[in-house]
Amino acid sequence: MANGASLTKRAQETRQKLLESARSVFENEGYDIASISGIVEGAQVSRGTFYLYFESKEHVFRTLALELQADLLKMQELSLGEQFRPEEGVRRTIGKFLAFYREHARLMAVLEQIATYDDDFRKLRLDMRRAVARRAIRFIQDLQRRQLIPNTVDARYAATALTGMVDRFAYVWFVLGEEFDEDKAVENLARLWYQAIGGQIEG
Amino acid sequence: MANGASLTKRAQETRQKLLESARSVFENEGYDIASISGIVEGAQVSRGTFYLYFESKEHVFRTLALELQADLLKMQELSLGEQFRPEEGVRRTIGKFLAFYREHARLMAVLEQIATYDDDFRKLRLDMRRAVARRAIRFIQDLQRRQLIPNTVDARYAATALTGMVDRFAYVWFVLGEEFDEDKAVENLARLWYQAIGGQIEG
Amino acid sequence: MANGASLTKRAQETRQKLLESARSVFENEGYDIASISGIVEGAQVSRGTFYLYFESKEHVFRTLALELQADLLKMQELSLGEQFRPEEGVRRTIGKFLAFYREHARLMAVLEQIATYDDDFRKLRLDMRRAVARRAIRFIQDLQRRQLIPNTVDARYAATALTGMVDRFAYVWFVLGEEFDEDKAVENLARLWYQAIGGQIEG
Amino acid sequence: MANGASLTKRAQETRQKLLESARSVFENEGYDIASISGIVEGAQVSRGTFYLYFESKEHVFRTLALELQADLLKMQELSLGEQFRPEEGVRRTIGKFLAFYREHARLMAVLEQIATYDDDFRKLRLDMRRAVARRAIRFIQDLQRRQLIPNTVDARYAATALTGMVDRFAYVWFVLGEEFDEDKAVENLARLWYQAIGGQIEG
DNA sequence: CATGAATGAGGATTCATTCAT
DNA sequence: TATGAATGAATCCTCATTCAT
Repeated sequence: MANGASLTKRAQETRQKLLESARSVFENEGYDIASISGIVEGAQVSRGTFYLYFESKEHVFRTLALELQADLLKMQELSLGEQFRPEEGVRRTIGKFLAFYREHARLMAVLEQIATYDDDFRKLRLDMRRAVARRAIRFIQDLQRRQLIPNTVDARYAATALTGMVDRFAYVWFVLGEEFDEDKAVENLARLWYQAIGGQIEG
Repeated sequence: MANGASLTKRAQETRQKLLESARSVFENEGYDIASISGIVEGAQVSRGTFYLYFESKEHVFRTLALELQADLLKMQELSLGEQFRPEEGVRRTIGKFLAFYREHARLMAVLEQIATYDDDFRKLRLDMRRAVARRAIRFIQDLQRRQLIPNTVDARYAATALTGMVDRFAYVWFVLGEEFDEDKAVENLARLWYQAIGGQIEG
Repeated sequence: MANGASLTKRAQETRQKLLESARSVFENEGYDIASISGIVEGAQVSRGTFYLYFESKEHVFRTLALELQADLLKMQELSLGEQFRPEEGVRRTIGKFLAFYREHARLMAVLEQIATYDDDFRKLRLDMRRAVARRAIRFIQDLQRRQLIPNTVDARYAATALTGMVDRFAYVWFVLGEEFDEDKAVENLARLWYQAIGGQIEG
Repeated sequence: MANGASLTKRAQETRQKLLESARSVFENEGYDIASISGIVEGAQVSRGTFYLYFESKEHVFRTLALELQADLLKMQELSLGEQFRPEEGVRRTIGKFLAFYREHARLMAVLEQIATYDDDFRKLRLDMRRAVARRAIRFIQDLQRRQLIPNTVDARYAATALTGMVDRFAYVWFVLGEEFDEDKAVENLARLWYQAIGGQIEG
């Protein structure tokens, strides 16, 4: 049940093939319907090999979910220390999020599905949500402190609502399949976001 | 496989018990894990009785989902013809939605889960989303036409984003279990909603 | 569980409808696949009514099988006492048998099917076969005694083989669906039958 | 769902055990009553193992039926090219058929049973019947052409009737359980067969 | 490292039969 | 005399997991 490190190169490759196949299977079939059969078929290895690297279906999914979480956090780090006008900061952040969601929306949907009845995954999902919300809360509080926006909205409620707005939009777009234009989406979401908390945008 | 009508009273009651039990099971376990066993246990009837009323797990879920859709549409009708200041209209609509979601959020989550891989249910989910979005689009366009708000946001994008904002908030609240205060939630969401599209609220 | 007699007229009719429906269902689906559902549907009565007249699926089939046996015996009686040249007697008997089989071949096939694993029905089937064979045996022995044919074949073996020949031909014709001409069939079977036991037919 | 080839030796053995058990179960219980449970019990393997080799009860039966057909055809080949007096040829062929039927009569009966309501198997049964009949037709036509027998019977009718006579005799003997002596059976059937089509046998 | 045969628990579904009305 | 709701045993089938090679 070796994790990423301490494996020969060949083993690493097999593990990787399994992860990729698993991801594709989970994304297309959902967690419960996904079968080990489908995963090993996609990876072109035998049933037994799967259990050499992962102890169960849950384990392989957890691995993917933790990678996802790590990616999300890494993505958030990237904007650290950059200085823009607030509305520009919102725009850039939303652009980054949409890019992230475009790639990961289906897997997030699967995570959500499991979070419905599995407490461990519900906690993981909440952690991810909070990591995103925390930043938004700080951002809003900062603007309010600097009086760039009035403090008529509660930062926590607003952050929850507005980060939700973006990830919901991404879901409708990337998973449910409604069609939207990329630039227009960023433009509109950024304006909505910033105006919602009381920010003024000329034009 | 009798539907609602043309059943004796006793049969009606049994069917109802099954529907209620099914709903509770789906909400707690999700669609795939839910079993007929669990449903009939909850309804205190025998395995075979289930098949007297529903031909499969999918069928009983579809019945619930269609009821849900009907409820949603009925709820939307209720506000017809009432006249308020726009921000008051937004507040009331959001209040109604949160009430609806409080009751139905878990079942909606299950529907979402199935919509991931089942096309029929994906269409149903999209239909419901569009019914809600359509109203929001008309509302926004109306305000823009009356110049109560600038027309700086695209009505369709804004409607998708903002209805998503509300249902996502409800999801985080009622399904993931974050804690919020009812009045504050309505107040904040309404303000965010209306300000987002460029509306002005004093105070 | 009333049998034919001692029933009111209405009850008689219901019983008859059930028997006819049962026969049709058994003939089309075979014994094991046939369901009480199918039978009561065909008879346009409720499930419960079936058990008013028959105690089980086996019972209703046994009723049909006994009717069949009675018909067979009755049919055999008909030729009693008539006097023909032997080859003419064979021809007439075969004609009668084919007529009988045309009507009953499918039900006989079902009986055969059950006879494979149910001892009671195997005995019934054997009884019917023997009733037919017994007559053939006597017929052959009589011809041999009267020296109209040589006694080079064993009457019991020949009777078994030749009655089997006719009922098999009927099966291939009426159940498997091979096409044959009625007159030609009687003509050929009669000639084969009579020549097989050593009889001479001019022409 | 591997077929015969491309399996390890162990797998081959398991598959064989399953086929043998299936055959025994089908012969004793008939197709519809036979259960996968019974088959795996007989083969001493677990339920799941069955589905490693066959996808359903129908599939395993079809496999047996096709083997049966192959055996029948192979058996027919064997007499190719041998030269006997016609009545001797008939005797030998009947001997071979009875040997074949002795081994396979019960399975043929099961096939017949399914052929009643399943079209695929009806076709298979017809194919087998025709393969046998075709040979008999050619045999009879050949004798008629060579004027060893008169052409007073139609070859197709006679072939159908006489091959049916033999397989029906075998059925009564081996399945219904009437008792006959082997030599006497061959002797009588051969004589009946040959005399039926107008052949002369001295003695 | 990798294989794939074997397992068996668990779930869906059918259907003959009972029984209260 | 007829109904049809309810039952539950029996069956098929799937699939995560184990283990000998």
